[in-house]
Amino acid sequence: MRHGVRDVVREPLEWAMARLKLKTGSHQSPDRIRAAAVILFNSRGYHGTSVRDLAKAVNIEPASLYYHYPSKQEILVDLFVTPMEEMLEGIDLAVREAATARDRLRAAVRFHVLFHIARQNESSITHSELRSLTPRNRRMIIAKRDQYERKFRALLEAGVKTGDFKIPDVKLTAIALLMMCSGVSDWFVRRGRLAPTVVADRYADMAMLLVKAR
Amino acid sequence: MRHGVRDVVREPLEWAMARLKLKTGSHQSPDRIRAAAVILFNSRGYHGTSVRDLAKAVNIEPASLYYHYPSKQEILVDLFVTPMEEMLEGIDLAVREAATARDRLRAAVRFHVLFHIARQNESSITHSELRSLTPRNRRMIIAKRDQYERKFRALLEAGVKTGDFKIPDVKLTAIALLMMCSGVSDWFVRRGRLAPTVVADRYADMAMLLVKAR
DNA sequence: GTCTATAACTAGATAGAC
DNA sequence: GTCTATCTAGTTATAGAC
Repeated sequence: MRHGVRDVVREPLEWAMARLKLKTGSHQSPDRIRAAAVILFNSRGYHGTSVRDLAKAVNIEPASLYYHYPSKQEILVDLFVTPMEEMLEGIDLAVREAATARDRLRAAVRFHVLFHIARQNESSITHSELRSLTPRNRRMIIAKRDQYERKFRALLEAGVKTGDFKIPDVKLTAIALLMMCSGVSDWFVRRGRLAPTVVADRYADMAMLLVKAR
Repeated sequence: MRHGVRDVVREPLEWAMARLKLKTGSHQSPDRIRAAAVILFNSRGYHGTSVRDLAKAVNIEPASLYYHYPSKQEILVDLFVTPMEEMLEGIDLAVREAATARDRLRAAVRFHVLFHIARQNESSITHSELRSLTPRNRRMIIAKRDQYERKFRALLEAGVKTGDFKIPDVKLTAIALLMMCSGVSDWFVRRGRLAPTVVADRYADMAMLLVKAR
């Protein structure tokens, strides 16, 4: 029943809508808590959201939350782990359908942007609430994030090696590119001027410019 | 005595160091409170930092803070207002020394990057703690941020008009460019591999690629 | 300008009934 | 699986002495 990253690669719009339906349609308590946490942590922050706020949003008493989660921190960790693993899985899936360095980078950028639109709130939390994780949890998540960054950097290096890209400093270009793309979760507005796929394509174009793709 | 934005444009390294000296050298309570707030709000967040934490960092009792600020919120607002106005003033200063559309954009990007390095902690807060401002304060800050974005967009539009740049969607490229550049406050590490001026120059190069400068 | 003392309230979390 | 009731500690902020 649960939609995976596979669908982000193929049909992001349908997938996003299906997910929205899934979200509102789900009546399982853990899912409802998670959905409320995504919204509340994103708009008020982790420390700005009380367990009472969270419980109210799910229409249960605060004590009932502790049947599903041992602590508030574990809810936050949950919000980090799932998206991070979906991204790690998703970028590989997105890339392996493409043959050339150019097409592989385009696919990776498209995936990254579409993911940050489809999981907009989760992505924002991933950026702003790293500091609210306990040191142990933070290390675990940062390790996954670094792993993802290395995958991106490898795509750039491959293109440089084949002569497809001209990049003076791969590490710097990689981080600049990722920051540029991740930014969509900050500014993108649904039902705004641009559809998700259009944004993704334009970002892929901009990525090609950044790496001086021939 | 207080260093202004004028210096960011010219000698960012010297300026940043002078500012650091100024910071640690200042014994005025409001300045020390502000300096502590910048560090604490940045590492734990606004809601994650208590007035007690803040007082402890300044070595005074919590009650003494309220002699200098009427509330915790006013400390946060203070941290937003000064950098925002320095940026608005700074980008104009940076740009007006340059003649061509290319050079003007290069100067703007250089300034933006150097500012986000020199005022790294303040910049991070500006990005992550907008939601912790009261609605009224948030509107005020967002208005300034939009004003800054329009200045950047105008630089791109000017270049398109003169034929210096080729940009399919100025609004999108502007936001992508700003997100890319603002990201430095997230990842930049002092005494790391790259000096601030080197990073600024490379980002200016990347900006030139993004706008397809001829 | 900083202190002690404290008011008024909210935080995360638990015990145990149903 | 959700409830009521509650514990302990922490929160922002104020009053008034020095």
